[in-house]
Amino acid sequence: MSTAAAKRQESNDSEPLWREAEIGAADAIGRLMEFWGFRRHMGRLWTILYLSPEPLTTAELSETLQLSSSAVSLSLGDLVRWGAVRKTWRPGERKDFYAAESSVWKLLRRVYERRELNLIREANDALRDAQEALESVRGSVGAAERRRVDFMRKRLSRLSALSRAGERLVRLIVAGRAINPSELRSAEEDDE
Amino acid sequence: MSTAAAKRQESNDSEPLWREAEIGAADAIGRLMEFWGFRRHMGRLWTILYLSPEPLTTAELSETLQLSSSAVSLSLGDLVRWGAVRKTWRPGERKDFYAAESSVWKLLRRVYERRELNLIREANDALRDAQEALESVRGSVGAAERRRVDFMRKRLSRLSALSRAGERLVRLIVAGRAINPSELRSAEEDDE
DNA sequence: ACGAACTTTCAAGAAAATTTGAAGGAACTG
DNA sequence: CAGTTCCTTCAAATTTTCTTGAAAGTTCGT
Repeated sequence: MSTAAAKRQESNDSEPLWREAEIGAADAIGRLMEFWGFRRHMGRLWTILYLSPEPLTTAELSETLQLSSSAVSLSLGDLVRWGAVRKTWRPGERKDFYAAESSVWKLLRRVYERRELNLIREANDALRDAQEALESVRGSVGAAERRRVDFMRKRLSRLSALSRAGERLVRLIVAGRAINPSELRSAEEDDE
Repeated sequence: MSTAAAKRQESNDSEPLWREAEIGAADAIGRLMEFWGFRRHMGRLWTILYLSPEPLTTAELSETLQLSSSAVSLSLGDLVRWGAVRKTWRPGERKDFYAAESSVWKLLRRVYERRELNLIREANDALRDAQEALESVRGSVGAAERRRVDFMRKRLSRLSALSRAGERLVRLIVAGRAINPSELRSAEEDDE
């Protein structure tokens, strides 16, 4: 009977008792972030830092999560670029120390602003292009085809409306305002 | 008689003028869905169907998007499972026909309900486990370690509160109710 | 029940992403 | 300024995910 915990206990006395819980939490957040389109380790690293009262070094991080120092460096770099982690400095110390940005709300906002908003805008642009292409084609097809084109135009404009409504929603979220998803719903409640 | 290339070339003459616009839109939506964690082709297929006044066959789909029939079958299967596409049937025809679910709002709701909600619940559970593990460890460590453990407990409970607030938010979205993201913000505005 | 027309599944191959060790750089110390 | 220590970058290697063609499975008409 040697559970993972017991084994670790035996083989390494210096492992704190709470390490397992820490890793568990880090992994939960890591999975969330992975699902959200980030590298898995970003969430794990951030959580370790968030749960630590003191800033940590890359060595401590790679020790805790069993990662190579390059993996740590890479993901930490991303986290710093996203503003999720700050590089801090300690008098007398040579290494860099890292601390988690502890306002999750700020983080969420920043990501929505930089990433999701951009994504939606790109989709909006592509949809608009498609619509314009249809307009310019409309004149040069026969009557049968024109019916087809008009159907597409109607559907495309619904998609566009929806997508623009989505953009407004995200903007409101970023601004911290209350939002009403029924705006999305009503964006497509014209005809059928 | 015709290689794949030659066949494509040939049929290019009969390619409708609006095909390009259609593909462009399909790709835009495909990218959105890919980012949202689905297979890229699911979005593309759905869009082609959504833009078509008539249900289409797998053959037409694979022709339009230049996909193998197995790729089409696979992604269509997913779409049907998610309720984004319906298999329809036509008297006298042997093939299956597919039509897009045209209420995007319904689709969004279904996905949030089935997928996002589940994901958050899993994270919630993992966080709770970690908290409980900490509680049970708290008694068996020295005073110095206890300070450390208590810090982690505080932070973990903040994460938990946040995550539960997220769950409520998603529930409200699914229910089509207005939501206020400031609930998220306030979930972490206790101390620091 | 058999054969034709489609669809789905599966295993192998291709493509994409993550991970890592090693080399290069930067910053500090003696 | 030579030697350390630490951080970052990069290309090769590994793992994971996607794609495909072929085979198995369904359904329907005769």
